[in-house]
Amino acid sequence: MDRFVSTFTNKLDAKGRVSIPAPFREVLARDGYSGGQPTGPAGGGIYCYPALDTPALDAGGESLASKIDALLTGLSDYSDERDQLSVALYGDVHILKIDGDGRIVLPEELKRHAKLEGEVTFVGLGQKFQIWQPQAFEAYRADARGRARDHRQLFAGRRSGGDEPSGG
Amino acid sequence: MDRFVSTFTNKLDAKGRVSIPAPFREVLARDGYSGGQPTGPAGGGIYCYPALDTPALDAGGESLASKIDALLTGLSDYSDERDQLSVALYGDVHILKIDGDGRIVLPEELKRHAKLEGEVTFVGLGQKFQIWQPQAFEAYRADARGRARDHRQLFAGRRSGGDEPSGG
DNA sequence: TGGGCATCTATGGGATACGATGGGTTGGCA
DNA sequence: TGCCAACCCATCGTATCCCATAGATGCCCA
Repeated sequence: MDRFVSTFTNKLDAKGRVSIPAPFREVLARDGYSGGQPTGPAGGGIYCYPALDTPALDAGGESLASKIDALLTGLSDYSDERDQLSVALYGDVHILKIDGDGRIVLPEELKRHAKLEGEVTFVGLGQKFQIWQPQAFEAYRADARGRARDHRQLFAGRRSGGDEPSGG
Repeated sequence: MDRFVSTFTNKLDAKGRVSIPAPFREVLARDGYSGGQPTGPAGGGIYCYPALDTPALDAGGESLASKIDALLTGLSDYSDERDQLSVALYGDVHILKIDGDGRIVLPEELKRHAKLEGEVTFVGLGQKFQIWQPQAFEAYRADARGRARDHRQLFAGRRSGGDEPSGG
């Protein structure tokens, strides 16, 4: 299974376009973002929506959409809870088409949520990726590293041995 | 199972390239770093990221990637906690492609973290290996030896006797 | 048992394809 | 008819690939 990994910072041009990092495009292609052809539900394009907890955008291909579906099917039909969640999860989703040069255009609403302008940072999270305003991302990342350290300690405590991935 | 062992010091050339020690390449090949073919998640290449606690880089093949996945499984999808950990674990990872001559190019971000320039030292750690600035590694090694000695004393206390593996 | 040869690894450099960017142009829709 | 989105090009810096060299190692044969 392919994963989105690494971080890349690209420029947002005057038209609001930004290149998706080539490695991410590669993963999307395999995942079936259906780049152009109406292969998947999206009919071509990537799924992108404001992250619920952070000033960032979540994005991914078909598998991301499937995950959202799976999350909803876990809830009973006709429940108000489900409807609310559906609105929250689907209501803000934008399907961004990838042009011939591997770029997308970020809608005003999405740019506003993440306060994007000038440059944007793409960060891989494995199954999906996020889009951040560079400085905001640095702060978030610093915090995330700290938590990862704590998390690792926890694991170290209940593992037999061996070295941890992020160990040092 | 193959392991990364020994230390090697190679030169970083003007283009930022450095040869991976042949023995390590051998281990990576068996581990399935998928050198070139889009066989694994990496689509070819090794996983490399800044060590959290030391000025060094951790690197390895597919098995290292699996370990990262293992850390994330168990966390519910779409939780902010998972996203944060993903950023720390995947966001810092770089997939370094091994060229036809067995070399990799170290990105600026990674070189900065480990203060690499001129020469770099590869250290085998069993399932993964690290990349250090030579002097920094010497200092670290000296310290590690001291600790190993202490550790050995502990072991000696509860062993029948005999000679210790790491003597010297 | 010593010399010579075939390999392999580590490096340096040149040539090239690809990714990221900036702009112009066309077609559609309001 | 004015604005925006999709498309097409051209440019440029850099990552990749290929080739050549040098030193070290191990092997074969005289």
